[in-house]
Amino acid sequence: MRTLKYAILGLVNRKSMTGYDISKEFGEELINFWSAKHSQIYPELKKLVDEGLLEYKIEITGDVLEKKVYTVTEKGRQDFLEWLAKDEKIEPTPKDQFRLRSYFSQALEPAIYQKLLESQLDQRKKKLAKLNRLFLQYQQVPPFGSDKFGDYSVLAGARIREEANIKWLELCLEAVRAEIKE
Amino acid sequence: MRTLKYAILGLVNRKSMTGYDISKEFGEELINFWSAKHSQIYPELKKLVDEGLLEYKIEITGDVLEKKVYTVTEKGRQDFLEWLAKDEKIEPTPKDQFRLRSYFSQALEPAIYQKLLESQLDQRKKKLAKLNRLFLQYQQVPPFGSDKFGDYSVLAGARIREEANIKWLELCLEAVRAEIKE
DNA sequence: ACAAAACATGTAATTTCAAACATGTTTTGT
DNA sequence: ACAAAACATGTTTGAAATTACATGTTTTGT
Repeated sequence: MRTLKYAILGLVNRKSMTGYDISKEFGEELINFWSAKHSQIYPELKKLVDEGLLEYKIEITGDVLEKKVYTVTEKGRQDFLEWLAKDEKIEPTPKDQFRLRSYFSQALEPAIYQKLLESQLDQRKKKLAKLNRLFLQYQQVPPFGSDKFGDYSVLAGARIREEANIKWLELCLEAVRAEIKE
Repeated sequence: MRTLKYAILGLVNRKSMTGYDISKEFGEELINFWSAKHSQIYPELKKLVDEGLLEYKIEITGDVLEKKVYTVTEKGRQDFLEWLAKDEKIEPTPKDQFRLRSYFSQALEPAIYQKLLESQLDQRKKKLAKLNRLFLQYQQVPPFGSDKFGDYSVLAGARIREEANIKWLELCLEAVRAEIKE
């Protein structure tokens, strides 16, 4: 489906950027729903240029360091917009290694499974706290159409998702603790 | 990390099965947190036999149809149990194509984005209804240690996750509807 | 008797992705 | 003056995963 293609096109459509910039973006808000290493990004950029969806011009930083600053072509913008408006079927449930462990947990000592759950819960709570800190910057919902709406929306989604993870872990913990007490 | 290896080992540890059976399992409860196509399963089974973690005996169905019924070896069981008890870091957030679209949604007509959201919401609600129907069979939480606890736990988790997806979509919809009304 | 669905097992080609390899420049802090 | 961190761009290797290719048997429903 070449989703990375559209992620890149979407980013460059908002603002001209280098491969390095794109790589950094994948480490920030985008981490909540997409990511790619630079070893995947650079070849994809080359491909997009070959396909006429992106162009670049070289800028010099300092004395000699070359930066390739990418811009979308009209063709690229059209391709992106077409993808963006597509009404797709919901994706299959994402894989989750800890849930796989949970599925097999009856093969484990309850006390061990409890430890695993507590460790997960601790990490999830820290992650949620981080998301909550980021969320503070929004006093209210930014209007749709402002460049902040997307950021807000996916951040709100990440919080809700993390809250659900925590809710589930707490439900499991309760069941295991009830078992141990008996 | 070879998670498929442990998914297969875990399944076969519970009960001897064929590659075809494993394939079917990935289409049922397991779909909520893991899956694999038969083209990935058969080579993995071969590898696990080579590594001495699984054994099989051939059974004949009808006149000539050969079935390979797999069983875990003691070594395989140990390997699985070791993996199962491992306390791991939470995984990076799963990729989500619709959230990527949402992130770029300001490039879209509000009415179009609204349609996309409504479509997602509709599909998510249907999925939740299905999970709820499955959930009915549990009058109460099965005791940990019973073979039903794992099933219950991941099903409960899938419901909670789906509820969160819906909550997020409704939040987005509300914001977009507010925009359109103005 | 026949067809369709389900059972059953594999391989080949391609895509996606992460980790490691590879090389250098520029800025910032001390 | 020096070192570390950040900037900047690539390639190579291999694992994980999907799609398509490939072939056949058995059961079920009509």
